[in-house]
Amino acid sequence: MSALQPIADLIATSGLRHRTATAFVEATLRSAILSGRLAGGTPLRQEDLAAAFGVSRMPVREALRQLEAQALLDFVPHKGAVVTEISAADAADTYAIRMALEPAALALSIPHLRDEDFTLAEDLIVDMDTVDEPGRMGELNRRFHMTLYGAAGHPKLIALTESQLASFDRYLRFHLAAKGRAHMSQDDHRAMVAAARERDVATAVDVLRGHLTTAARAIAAFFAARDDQSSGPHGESAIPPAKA
Amino acid sequence: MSALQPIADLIATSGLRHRTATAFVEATLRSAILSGRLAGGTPLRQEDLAAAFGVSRMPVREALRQLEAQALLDFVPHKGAVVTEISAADAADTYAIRMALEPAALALSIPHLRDEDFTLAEDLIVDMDTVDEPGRMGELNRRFHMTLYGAAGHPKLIALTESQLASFDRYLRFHLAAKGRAHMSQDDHRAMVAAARERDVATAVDVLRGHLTTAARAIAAFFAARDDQSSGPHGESAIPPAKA
DNA sequence: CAATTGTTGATTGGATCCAATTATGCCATA
DNA sequence: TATGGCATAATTGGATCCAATCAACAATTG
Repeated sequence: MSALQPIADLIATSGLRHRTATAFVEATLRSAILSGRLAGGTPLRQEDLAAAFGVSRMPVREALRQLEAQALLDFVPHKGAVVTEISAADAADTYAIRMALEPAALALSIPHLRDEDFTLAEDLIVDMDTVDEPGRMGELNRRFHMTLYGAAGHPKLIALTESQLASFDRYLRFHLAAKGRAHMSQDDHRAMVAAARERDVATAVDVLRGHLTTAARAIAAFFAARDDQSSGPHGESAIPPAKA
Repeated sequence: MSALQPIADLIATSGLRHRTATAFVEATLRSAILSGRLAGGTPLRQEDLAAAFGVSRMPVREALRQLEAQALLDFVPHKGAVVTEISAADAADTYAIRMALEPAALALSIPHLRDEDFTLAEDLIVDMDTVDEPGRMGELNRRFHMTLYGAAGHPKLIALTESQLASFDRYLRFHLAAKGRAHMSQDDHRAMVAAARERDVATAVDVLRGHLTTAARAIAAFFAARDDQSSGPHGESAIPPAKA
């Protein structure tokens, strides 16, 4: 089975078509990387991707360039575009960024949030309670957070925050695995919405910081367990499978 | 004179050549945009760029794609890749991001800074006092700040911070114009290094926050003046020229 | 048997060519 | 004269082709 079999599946299942082939390739590859279907270290060869997508190497190259600019790929000469590895240090890095950006976005946004934003956020909490699938969970979690940040009125800050949150998807399944998939800090989510409703910026930011810290600890614990086990027979066995 | 005459000049003057044509085109274009030689709204046509660089459209396209992913360009069908506009709102946005990222990076970095880092930072302050040219000033300012942040040990956070600082170059000449080019808050720079030497994180972060706020105010004032004047005969006249 | 070197194959970077879409400007007409 | 339609030209997205570079492997020799 080829390393990009997950890609072939994605292409087959996704009914989505984009205006340009480049956009389609880029969106599909990014989804595959962020969801963990393409593991870190996987080399992606242009010819194979072109064949899988049914296009020429040209749109593939442009898509790979954009993903490289997003730090999801490294171009290695004569090896291919290698999916960037994730690691405990990398997770800590991502969390440092989120810890810097998200409280700022939340504080700027809270004064401008409307009733419909709160109800949407609460609906998303309910959705997260019912849905169990990791891929969908990442999207719901992202939408929940972005709903609370979205009124900040700083589009670049929001876009940057969202892109970081999207890259967090690569770690979310580790988080869920570590927490036994038992509801990912939904109490924090509810407390954030409640504080935001009261326009209590300080409390909301405190809850958010604690929320992020909890997630960081869970992921660090998972990586510690995996790294221990990787001294054993098979290091990869600790990675939770990424189901479609 | 073509709109991309500045590019031709850049190519002629820069003795730099990169390993690949794509990297050369990308670096040159990014430099031209960030330094303000290519104004916001300028459409870049692939064919013209290819001719100017003496390459085919292919490396130009890949370079444009990467710059698009860095939010420096917008692809408009049948118009070309247009340089993203800058505005007062955009400047405020950039500052919100810097205000979130840089204090975090500084706080993480200070405990690990070494003597050589401090002396390098102090040398850069001296350089900034002597050099007057805007383009070089942006680079020196960026290196000064990154020297203080660089020991944070979070490569992604540092890379993100540096990219934001680089995009700040587009506004730096506004800042310098507003402050009468009289030393850009060099007192703040000195105070930051002094506090960092003392491992006084709180003071260093406070100084940095004030430093950023001062710069934000200067740029906001400049944009306010420009927008007033733009009701008059020529709105662009308030933009300080970007000398080579 | 190990180390080294030459050869071959794979892979990417770049150029040229083709197709599709749309902006633009001219001309006819009301 | 203003307006609407149509033809042309310009521009981008995509495909195919060529060249250069490097890695892997095998053969050869000390």
